[in-house]
Amino acid sequence: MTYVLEILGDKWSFLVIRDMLFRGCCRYKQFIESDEGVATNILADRLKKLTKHGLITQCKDPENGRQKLYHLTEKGLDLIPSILQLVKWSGHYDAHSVLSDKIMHYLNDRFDEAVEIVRKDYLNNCHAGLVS
Amino acid sequence: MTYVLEILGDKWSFLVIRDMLFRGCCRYKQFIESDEGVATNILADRLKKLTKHGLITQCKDPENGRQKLYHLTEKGLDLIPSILQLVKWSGHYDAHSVLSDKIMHYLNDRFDEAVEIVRKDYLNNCHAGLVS
DNA sequence: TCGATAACTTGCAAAATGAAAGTAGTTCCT
DNA sequence: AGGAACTACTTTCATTTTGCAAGTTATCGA
Repeated sequence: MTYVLEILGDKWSFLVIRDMLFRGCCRYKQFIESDEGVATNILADRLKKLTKHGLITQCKDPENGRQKLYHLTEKGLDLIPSILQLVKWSGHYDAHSVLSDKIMHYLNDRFDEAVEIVRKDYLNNCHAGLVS
Repeated sequence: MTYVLEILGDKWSFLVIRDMLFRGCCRYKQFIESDEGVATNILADRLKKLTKHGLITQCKDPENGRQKLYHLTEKGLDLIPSILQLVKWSGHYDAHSVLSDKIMHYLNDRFDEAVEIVRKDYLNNCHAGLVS
């Protein structure tokens, strides 16, 4: 457990992964525009750190050379169960949760299925494929 | 998810919960003596924060008035699945993991059972009972 | 070629952290 | 009953991290 906390031990790293999984973020600008408002230097630092630890990869956008694309690796995708459990807990205890009953139902009764859905959804939308 | 990160968005909060669940810590001194070495002021701050958010409770040790006892609430115990997923991920990807094959097998193949075991184990050993 | 865009980097003030020392309420010992 | 020891903090202060704003570099589109 110490290992995962070394990598994800601060909220910004978590939020980067969440944005990739649930909001389809794969560009620097998209992360910056995300609700929580990361500072640009912090984002750069976390992207570097996540890359160093092999949770994400960076590559040039083949269609637009001034953009970079960030994608989750297998190692990063394997965090889906952890993230979904945290989402589930939040949905249950946060008075201001915005999760629908349908989603909460899925998380409560068909967790493994939910994990598969999120994973496939991500892979479909980020057709760039996985490296490593 | 923002909600849980507000509360557990730093590693020390996570480690306090882990120490309670897996190492039976329920006294200030025990947390301090734990491997990672929290500073006393940070620990005090996190215990306060976790109490404020209702994940743990504090009470005087009835057998020793100069000690306090910290216990997980139902809300705190409900983090077990999240924590176990993180433990599982760490066990899988950390080259220096110390988790036995038996435990990894449990986490992989009988996750819900593992959650129940950790929960009951905690409740048995912290016979103080749950408040709220 | 020039302005716009994307992904950073740098500089700096403010906040958080960590180590060490200090304090307050209990209990143990004699 | 009185002093030492214990436990759970609090305080102080130097160091690190954060967050905001502004600057830099490379690329693209007209």
